[in-house]
Amino acid sequence: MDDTDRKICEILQAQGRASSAELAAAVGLSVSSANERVRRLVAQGVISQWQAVLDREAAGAALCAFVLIDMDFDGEAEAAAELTARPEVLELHHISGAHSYLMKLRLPDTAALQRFLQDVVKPLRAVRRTETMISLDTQKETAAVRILAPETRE
Amino acid sequence: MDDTDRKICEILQAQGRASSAELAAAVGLSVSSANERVRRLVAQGVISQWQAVLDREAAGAALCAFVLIDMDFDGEAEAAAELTARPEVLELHHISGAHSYLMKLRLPDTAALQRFLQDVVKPLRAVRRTETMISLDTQKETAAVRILAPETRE
DNA sequence: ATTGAAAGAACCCCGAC
DNA sequence: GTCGGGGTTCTTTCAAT
Repeated sequence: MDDTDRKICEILQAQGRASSAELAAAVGLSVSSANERVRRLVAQGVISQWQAVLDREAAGAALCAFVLIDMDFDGEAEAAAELTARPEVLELHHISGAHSYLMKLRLPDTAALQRFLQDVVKPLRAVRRTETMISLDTQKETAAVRILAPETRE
Repeated sequence: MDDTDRKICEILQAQGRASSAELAAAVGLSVSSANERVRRLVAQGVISQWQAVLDREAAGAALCAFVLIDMDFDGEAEAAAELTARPEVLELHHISGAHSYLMKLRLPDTAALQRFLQDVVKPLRAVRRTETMISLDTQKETAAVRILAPETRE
């Protein structure tokens, strides 16, 4: 995992369909080498997945909401499993602080959100209380992380 | 945007490098047709991006944190712009409720988090107060949304 | 829109450095 | 690790339906 690998990762985060020829040109290697780098990054698990990112509106998931959930220990695992299985749940984090979980949702609209909370979340035995925050404006939403060289991680 | 398109989108969300031949086999069309469908989905903006998803550990962004931010109106736009420009900030949402913004961060460790809050967030004029929630365990984290047919969106 | 076929581009295996 | 060549696979174009 050197600078060349990091550059390749950066490009592929932004342009997942960049060809080996494009990568090769960007990092100053031959097509074969660039190809080999990508193959290795995938094999090592550095690149864990390839995906198409959909437009939220077009997909019918225009509404983004975050829900803080307070849970009892009793039934917590089942509740978490139930939630992660749901396609509306994009993220579920066990968090530090006053609440147990933070859940990110994508739904068509507020009506669907209301139904989801009522029909899916509230019936879970462990769930004590929820606090919902609706995203009024998503100013940034990316999965691209900066890749740090190990030595620069103080 | 029919059922075939939706199925293609679903596959491409999970396997962004699926070939036209694979898609064709999955939806029961010819290679050319599958290819044409994908081309149209991209042209229409339904597929907004292709990307490689990196392993967080390998990228040196093992720590995930969410920060609730209270802001004054004065200087809010500048603060938001400053934050979205940062690579550590994966998401920034203007939210309803008691707080102004919810920010998702990915950083190497808690030391980096402390530094980011101290050096980047606190100095912003509009920022009044922050409340940080650290993800102890990310149980689910995906960008894949379910694609709903317009008629099923009640 | 969908198709098959042909042309073009990309990927991948391999032997050499 | 890197490279170039050659076979294979994939994408893209096109005329026809």
